[in-house]
Amino acid sequence: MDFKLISRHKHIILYGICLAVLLFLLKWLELRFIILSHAFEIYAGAIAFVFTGMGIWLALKLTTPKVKTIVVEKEVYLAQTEVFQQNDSEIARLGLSGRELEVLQLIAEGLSNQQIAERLFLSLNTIKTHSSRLFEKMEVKSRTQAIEQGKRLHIIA
Amino acid sequence: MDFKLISRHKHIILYGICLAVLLFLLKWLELRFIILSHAFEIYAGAIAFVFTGMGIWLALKLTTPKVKTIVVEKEVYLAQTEVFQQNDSEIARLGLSGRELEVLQLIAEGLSNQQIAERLFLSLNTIKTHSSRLFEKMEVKSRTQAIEQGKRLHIIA
DNA sequence: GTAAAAATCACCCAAAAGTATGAAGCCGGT
DNA sequence: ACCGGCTTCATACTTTTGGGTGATTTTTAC
Repeated sequence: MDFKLISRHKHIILYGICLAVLLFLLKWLELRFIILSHAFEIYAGAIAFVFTGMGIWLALKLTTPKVKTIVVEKEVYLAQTEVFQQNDSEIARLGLSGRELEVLQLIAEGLSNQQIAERLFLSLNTIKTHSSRLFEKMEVKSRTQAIEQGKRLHIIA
Repeated sequence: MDFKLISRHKHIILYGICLAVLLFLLKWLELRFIILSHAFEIYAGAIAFVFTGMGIWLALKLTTPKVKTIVVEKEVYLAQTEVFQQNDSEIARLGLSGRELEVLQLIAEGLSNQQIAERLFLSLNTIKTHSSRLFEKMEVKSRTQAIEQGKRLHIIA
């Protein structure tokens, strides 16, 4: 519908509105201070200033963030018999997403859904959705089973 | 990243259109009020265009690039200093009884209270009582916290 | 540009978990 | 015999969890 179209391109529309408002503002100023036509340099400077800002805004809005990978060495104590490195392949096999993994981690730390929601600045419902998908993918029925399974498959510490 | 920019060229095109509309409006206003010379509008438009580009260039060139940081934890394996035998003293300190310990064990295995009751041939209510006392003694509020605490204190595997 | 995946949030409902309180039987120690 | 701790169970109640469904938005991929 029209609403969807509007919401989808709200950035563009917003930008267009800004341009229009700016234009009329400039025109109004021009009409008001017609006497100051000799102060053309100031006017041009203002335009330059404003549009430079607009360009900056545009650039910041349109660029996608660069991905920077930081490798952090994490000290892990473990039993001599088994080595802890299985996780990545298992995570990929189960098709766990980043958020799901994050939620699993916090579940294993003993947090309730409400606490997880607060920690991640999300709504309770969102956490429920994530945990539901998590249980589906891990083929378990409860958070405690998820913990057990997660530790067994070495996808959490 | 270039790919992403190309995929969003529509924004830039729309921006161009906005500029054109802007100029058109200026022209219209000029015809309406017959105040300014053509040279000024063209000049202003050019300034706006050029400085928008400059703003983009500035933003891309001089700002610290937006960085999406992905932290990859690389495990560094260390020899385990202590062997798993701590449990007894901690159990004594917390004053956990046999049944409570048993229930904790089964909770950590991911069993529900109902399943634990069936496993131990007890009623669901009894398991609830045990788990409640367990949580009290361990100073936790949920089974997941009990698992976390239990593993941390080495009272369960 | 479109399609898929991921992430977000909402509402409803049922099951499980957890709290509070009371009570009964057992067992070891004084 | 009495006390205290352990175990067992019950009832009633509140909170949390989990399932199902649907929607929107953002991101990613092709």
